[in-house]
Amino acid sequence: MPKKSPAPTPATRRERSLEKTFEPASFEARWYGIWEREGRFQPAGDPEAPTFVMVIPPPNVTGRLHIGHAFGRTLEDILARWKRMRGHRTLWVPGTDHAGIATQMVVERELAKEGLDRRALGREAFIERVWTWKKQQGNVILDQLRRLGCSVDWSRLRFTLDPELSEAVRTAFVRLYADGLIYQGFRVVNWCPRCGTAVSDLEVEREDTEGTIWKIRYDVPGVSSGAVVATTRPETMLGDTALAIHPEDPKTAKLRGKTAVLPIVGRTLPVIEDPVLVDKEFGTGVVKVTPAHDANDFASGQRHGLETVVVIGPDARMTDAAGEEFAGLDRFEARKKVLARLQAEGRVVSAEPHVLALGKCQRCGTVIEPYLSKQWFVKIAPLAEPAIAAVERGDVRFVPEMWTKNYFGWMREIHDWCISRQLWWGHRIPAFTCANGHVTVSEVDPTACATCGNEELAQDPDVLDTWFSSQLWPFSVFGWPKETADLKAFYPTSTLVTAWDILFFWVARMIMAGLHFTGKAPFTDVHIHGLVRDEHGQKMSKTKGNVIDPLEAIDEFGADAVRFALAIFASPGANIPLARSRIRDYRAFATKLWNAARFTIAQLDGGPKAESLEGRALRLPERWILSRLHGTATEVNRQLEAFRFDEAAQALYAFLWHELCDGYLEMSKPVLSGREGTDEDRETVRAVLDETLRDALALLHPFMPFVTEEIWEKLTDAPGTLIVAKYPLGRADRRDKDAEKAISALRAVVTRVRNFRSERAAGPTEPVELRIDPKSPEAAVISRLEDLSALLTAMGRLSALSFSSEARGGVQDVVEGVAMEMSFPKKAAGADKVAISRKLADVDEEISSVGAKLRNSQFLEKAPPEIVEKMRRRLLELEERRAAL
RNA sequence: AGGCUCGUAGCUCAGGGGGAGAGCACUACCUUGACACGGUAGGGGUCAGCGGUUCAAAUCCGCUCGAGCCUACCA
Repeated sequence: MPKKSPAPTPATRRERSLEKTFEPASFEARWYGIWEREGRFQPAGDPEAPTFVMVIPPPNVTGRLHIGHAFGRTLEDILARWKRMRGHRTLWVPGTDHAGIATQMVVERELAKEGLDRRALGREAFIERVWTWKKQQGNVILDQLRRLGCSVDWSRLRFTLDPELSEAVRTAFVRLYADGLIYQGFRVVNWCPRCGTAVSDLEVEREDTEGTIWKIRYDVPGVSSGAVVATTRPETMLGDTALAIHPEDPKTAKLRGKTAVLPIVGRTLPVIEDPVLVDKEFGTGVVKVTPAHDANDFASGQRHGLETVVVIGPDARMTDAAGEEFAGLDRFEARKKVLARLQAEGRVVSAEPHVLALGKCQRCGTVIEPYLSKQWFVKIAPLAEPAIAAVERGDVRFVPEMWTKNYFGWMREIHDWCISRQLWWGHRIPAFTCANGHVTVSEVDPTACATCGNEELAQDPDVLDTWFSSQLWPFSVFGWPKETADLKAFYPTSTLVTAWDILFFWVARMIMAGLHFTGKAPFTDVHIHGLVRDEHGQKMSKTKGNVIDPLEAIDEFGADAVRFALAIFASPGANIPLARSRIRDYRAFATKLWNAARFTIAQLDGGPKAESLEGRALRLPERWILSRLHGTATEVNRQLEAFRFDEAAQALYAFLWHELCDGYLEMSKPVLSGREGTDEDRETVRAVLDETLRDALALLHPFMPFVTEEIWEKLTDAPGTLIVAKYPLGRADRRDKDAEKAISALRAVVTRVRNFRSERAAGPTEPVELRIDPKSPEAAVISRLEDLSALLTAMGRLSALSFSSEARGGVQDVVEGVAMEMSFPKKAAGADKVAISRKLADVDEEISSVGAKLRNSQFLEKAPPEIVEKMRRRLLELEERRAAL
C-alpha cells in the first residue's frame, strides 16, 4: 500500500518498522503492482534526455521460464533500472516468439495422445488447435518475468505472429525477393525425417559418432581390379550415378575415361574427374557420387551434368527407385540389406571402425538426411558483407570482445540460408504459383499471376523459419515497415543482451536484416553472456537432477536473491556455475541488508538527526564511510558501463557487508548508545546512517529491486518510489584519502588486538593494554588514531591506551605502519599459538627479498621512483616489525 | 582439420608486469541490544609445466600437457 499522508513529521513517519524476519514473498508482488500501476516501466522523463532501449530476446510463447532466461532477463533488468535511475528515457520491449518447430511439435504430441495426427486434421484445423494451445498455455512466461521483477513496458508487448509483425515478415520477404536475395531452388538440404521438414545448417547438431567405413569394389570393364570406394552409408549407393577420381592421382589414373558398373543395380557409372570432390590423400582415391543424397555430390553432379536418383524418401524410407528389394525399407534396415548383398557377392573389401560427425536434428535428435528438394533460400553473402563492415567500423560492438572473432569467422564463410519449412505453424511464404507455373511474390494476396494473368493461383504451402521473423524483431516490434513514432523514437536500440548460443541464429541475422531494411545496425552494444550450469559446470538436465527452477528458487529465497546470485556470478564470456546453496547465500545478503536497515531505522527513531551534512564538521568514521560509499558508487557505475555485472555486484556486497555493517555500524554504536560523543555527534551519525543507507539502497536497487524498495518506503519520506530515484554517481568531494587511511589503520590495529587475545587463548572480553608508538613509520596516522582513542578503546575492549615510545615488555608488532605493544594487565602473556619463529621466518624472507631488490643497481636505475620509494618504506616497516617480534 | 577460451586456496571463480584475492567450505572462540541467513580470529596456494622478454612475470611471448567450446563437405 503506498503511503497516504504527505510529509509526515519525524515523530510519526516511521510508525511501521520493518518486520523482524525478512520475508521477500510478503512484498515482492505488491511492489511489482505499484510500479506497473504507476507506469514506471514506460519511457518517461525529460524528452530531451538520451534514450536507452532494449528488446527482449522473445521466448517461446508457450514456454516456461528457465534459469537461462532468468539470467539474461536479470542482466537486462539491471541495465534498464540503472539507466532509468540515471535519467535515460528507458524502454524495454517485451514479447514472445511463435517458435515454429518447437510449438508445432508440442501440439502434435498433444494430438498424438488423442490418437490424432495433424495431417488427418488438416491444415486449418491444426492451426486452430495451435492457437487454442497458445491461449491455454501462452504467456505464462510473461507472468514469470513479473515475478523476476523485469521492468518491461507491457503496453508494448509483441508476439511474432501479431498482424503487424506478420506484415513486417511479409514485407521483408517480398523486398528480399525483389532484390534478388531470395530464390527458390532444388538443393540437397538438411532434412529431418521425423519433423518432416528442411532445417538450416545451424539447426543441425554435429555429434561425433562411432560408425563404420566400408570399402566396396565396383566392377570396371577393362580394369581387372575394378574400383574400390569407401563409404559410411552403403545404402546410398543405390542412388550412385558416377564414380569420381582426382585428375592428378596416379593411383586411380587407370580408371580415367572408363565406366563402372553399380553393384546390385547394374547401372553404368561414368568415371568423372573432380579435384574439388576428391581428396587424393583420403581413402581409396575413388569416390562414389550420389547427387541426390549428399550436398557435395550434388554440387559435383551439377558440374558434370549427372543424373540424380532419389533412393531415400522424406520419411527416410527407401523409394521405388532403390529397387523392389529395398523399396519401403527404413534407411538403416536398407543399409544392412545392401551390405548383406554386397557381402554375398564378395564386394566388401573391408569394414573398419570410423568416427564420423553425424548430424542430428536440434529439435528431436533424429539423424538428419541430406535430401534433394525444392526450397527457398536467402542469398546471404550480399547481406553479410555490410554486416561485417558494420562490426569492423565499430557500429556494433560485442562484449566481451572475443565474440567479434567468432562473428567474423562465421560471417565470412556463411552459406545460403534455407528459410522454407514444411510446417504449418508460422508465417506462410507469400509466393503463389499459377497454373502455368509462374511464381508471383506479393505483399497482398494476388488475384492473378503477375507474369501471365492466370487466375488459378496456389500459395506455397511452406512456412518460414522462425528466425526469419526473429531477425526483424528490433524494428518489427516498433511497427516497421510503417514509419511509426516509436520506430523514430526508439530505433535503433541501444543494447542487446543474449547468450552466445544464438549469436549466429539471431544476433548476426538481426545485424544483417537491420542494415538491409533500415540502413541502420539494430543496436550498438551486444552483451553476450554465458549459459547457466550447475556448480560443477555441468549442463543442467532433468536426468542429472541438477536443474534449478527459477520460480521455485524465487519462492524459496526471493527474487532478489536469485537476481543477485546470477549477477555476481556473471563473469564475462564464461558459463555461470549456479547452485541452490549459492542463491541461499545471497538471500543471506538480503537479510543482512534488512537487518542493517532495521538497526538504522531504530536509530533514526531514537532521536533527531542533522538536517544536512553540508558544512558540518564530520568525525573520521563519518568521513570514512561517506568516502567509501562514494567510492563504491563510482565503482559500480564504472563496472556497469563495462557490463561487469559481477564486479558491480561484488563491490556492493563488499561495501554493504564489510564496510557498512561490519565497519561503520559497529563504529557508530558507542556514539548512538550515548557512551561516547555529544548530542551533536549523535545527530550527525544519524544523518550519515540515513544518507548512506539511502544511497546504498539506490545503488543496489537495479540488482535487488524488491527489498530495496520495501526498505526505502520505510526509511524515507521522499515522494515517489526508489525505482525512479536518482542513481548515485559517486561524489568526488566525498572521497577522503586521509580518513580512509586512518580508519583502515584503526581497523587493522583492532584486528591485531583481537588476534592477540585469540592466539593466546584469552576470551574476547579479556582486558588488554595497548601502547602505540608515536614514532611509528606512518607518523601521520598516529595523530589520527589519537583522535580516535575513544573508539579504539571501545572496539578493542582496551583497559588502557597510551601513546608512548617506552616499551613495557609486552608483545610488539607493526601493522599498517603503526608500531604497537599489547599486554594483559591481569593475565600472563601466555604462549603464542602461532610460533614466533614462523612469523620471524616470514618477515626475514620478505626482508631479504625486498633488500635484494634495493641492493640491485638495475632496479634502482630502471624501476619507477615511486616503486623504489615504496620498497624502501616497506623495508623500513619490515625491519621495525622484526625488531618488535 | 582449423579456430576460440580456459588451467590461480578443498569447491566455484575474479584479478593481471612491482606486497597472492573473493564467496562458499574448513578450524577455534562468541546467545555482545540490527542480524546465528550472525560476529570475531584463523588455517590453506612453487597462480598446470618448460623456456624467453624484463631491473621485476601468476600477469607479456613461445612451446608442452590438460579441460571445454565453436566451425568444417574428408567419401
